[in-house]
Amino acid sequence: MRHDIRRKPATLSDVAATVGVAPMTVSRVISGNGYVSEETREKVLEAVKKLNYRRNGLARSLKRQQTDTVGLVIGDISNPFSTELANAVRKTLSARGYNLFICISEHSAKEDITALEALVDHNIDGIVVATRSNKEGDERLTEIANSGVPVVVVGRDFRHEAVDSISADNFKGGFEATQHLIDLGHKRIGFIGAAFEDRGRLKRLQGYISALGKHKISIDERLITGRRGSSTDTPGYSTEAIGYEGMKRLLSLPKPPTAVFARNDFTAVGAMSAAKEAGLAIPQDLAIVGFDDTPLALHTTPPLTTVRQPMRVQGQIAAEMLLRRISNKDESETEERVLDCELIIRESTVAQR
Amino acid sequence: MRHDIRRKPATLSDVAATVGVAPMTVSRVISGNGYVSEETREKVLEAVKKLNYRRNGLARSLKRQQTDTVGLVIGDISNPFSTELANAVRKTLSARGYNLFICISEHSAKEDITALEALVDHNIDGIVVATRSNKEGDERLTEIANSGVPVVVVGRDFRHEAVDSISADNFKGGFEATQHLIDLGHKRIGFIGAAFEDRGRLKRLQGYISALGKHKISIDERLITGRRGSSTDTPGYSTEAIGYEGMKRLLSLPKPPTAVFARNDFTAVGAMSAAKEAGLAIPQDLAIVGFDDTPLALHTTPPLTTVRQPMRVQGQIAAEMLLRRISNKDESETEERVLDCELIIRESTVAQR
DNA sequence: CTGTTAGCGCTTTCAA
DNA sequence: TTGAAAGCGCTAACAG
Repeated sequence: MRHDIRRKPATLSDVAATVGVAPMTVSRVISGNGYVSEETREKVLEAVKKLNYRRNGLARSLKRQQTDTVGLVIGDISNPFSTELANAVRKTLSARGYNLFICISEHSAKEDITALEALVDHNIDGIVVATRSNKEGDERLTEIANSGVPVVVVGRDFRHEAVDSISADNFKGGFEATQHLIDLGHKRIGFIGAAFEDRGRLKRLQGYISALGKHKISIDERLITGRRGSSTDTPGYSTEAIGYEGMKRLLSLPKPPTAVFARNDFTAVGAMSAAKEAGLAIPQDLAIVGFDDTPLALHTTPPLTTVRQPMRVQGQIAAEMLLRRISNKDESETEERVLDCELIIRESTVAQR
Repeated sequence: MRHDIRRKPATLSDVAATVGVAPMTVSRVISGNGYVSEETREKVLEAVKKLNYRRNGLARSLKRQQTDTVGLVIGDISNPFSTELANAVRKTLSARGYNLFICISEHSAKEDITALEALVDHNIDGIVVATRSNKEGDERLTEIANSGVPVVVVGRDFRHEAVDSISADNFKGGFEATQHLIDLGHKRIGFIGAAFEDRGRLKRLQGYISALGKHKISIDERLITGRRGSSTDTPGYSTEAIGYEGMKRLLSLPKPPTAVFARNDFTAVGAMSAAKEAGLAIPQDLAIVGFDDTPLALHTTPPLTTVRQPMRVQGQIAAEMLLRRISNKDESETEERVLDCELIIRESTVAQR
């Protein structure tokens, strides 16, 4: 088949010329719109096969002013949240005849913008944005939304009159995780995965702080610990390594915590590893709660108490919101949905001795 | 800015008309090709800003016959292999001015094909394919390669005279993992993550079988265990759940293994969990080796002995191969590269008692 | 049922 | 340094 290579692909007109009909007739056969006699249809299809014709999507999209394609911008695809989200978005879109192109923007505003531009340049019909907020990226996103491109954001702050949003109630999730530890009798509860300064943008941390406050437990900033140093070249979410180091730091305090709420399950795993290394038994000496309920959480030793967020549902809703915006661009009211999380109690937490 | 919404975007001609020059002049300013006097350039840029002009990438691509975009088709983005791969591919491409669109095809030939079609329809300049092989998908891929689209495959079998390939030496990796267990004195060594019938396509399993063979240890098919039932709706790679169930099955044998080689780290984690549940100590009662060296492997209890494959390097090489094909489409010889894996010995393996 | 016309928005090519 | 013409490959709209 090598002879196929490099020959310029056949066009609609080539097919039309071969059959002896107008390009429009071929177009009708290919796209299935409009009437064509069975006889010509067959001749056309024959020529299509013979010439190895494939319709040029670019030209088609240019003419139709739509691409039947949606873009998804995510931060770390290694984050299980992103994975499930992407799959759910894809499935929902696919059922409606849309394709999904995913762009990853690891952790910089610059990459966010590059991804958005790439998508817009390809005239995709809409964008789902699931990266973390950042000033420049959000500015560009605002421009894009202003220009009439349908946009939906997932799991992040962003306000725009034409942009819908869907997220899990991370605040409440964080609150309940902490509440659970308090209920078990813990008073010194650490938070691993972010610094106290991050409380402005990190709902899970806010929930933690709020729960402590409600029970009149004073906030000890030394108990809140996250990544050290620059964030360059590390994933945007909190990792095993961060959990490990954070736990070590907490254990070196004069009065270490008896329980820890980790920002996510990875971080929790790292924290467990550090605790065991220090000779602590989980949950007897140290209780740990994670967040996300990744598949892993069931198989840690001991199985991890964690907060499950409905990732699949978020993806599905995001896709549905976007499709709605795509079909009636003007009319819809801005919609903002927040889904409940669920505390999954396993064996990594137990009453304070 | 609401007034921006829905107004049809400005075109090159709109800008030209505003300034009072030819569209071509505006084009020159925008793309930076050709000479334009400083004076007109400024006037043009002013109008561009005023009209909020953005060049239409579709039209541009249609005319230029190139999109500066590459597609990546991967199976499960939750697989850490895919993640690192995608990031490496993206970085390498981005440095050369290319965008990356990722399509996921969870685990069916149909989705593979859909993804490939979507990419081809958008006239991307090349494709990196990292899904598992399957008959229909490969047929479509062959057609695509035949039609002159540059293609590179990663970590999978696929032969085509114009398609380069890059992968890790999974056979050797599997061999060395098993060899390591044999060296430690183990004779009954299980394999979790695939069935004996999969040996045709699964290099890691082949390595296992070959290592046993070399040491005259007979193959006991009951010691090789993988997913049960249909593969629908489960990830394409082997999971914690599969490891867990596989281990349980092995432990219920009349004569259970003293060591286990798991197809990947997730599977290993599940296996560890089942073993502990059965009251076995790792590594004293049961030695375990994983594969991939995910971040997790460092934080299991005990830390996991595993085989590291150079994921980042594979991505980088794949991108470079593709870029080369894109620039000199005809001339290049087919290239097939295989990279070595590295056995990382941690604490989940120890000499047979 | 089929064809013609007229672009989609841009850039290549040639001319001024 | 700028412009005019032509057309990338397709389809909406209308005509027959």
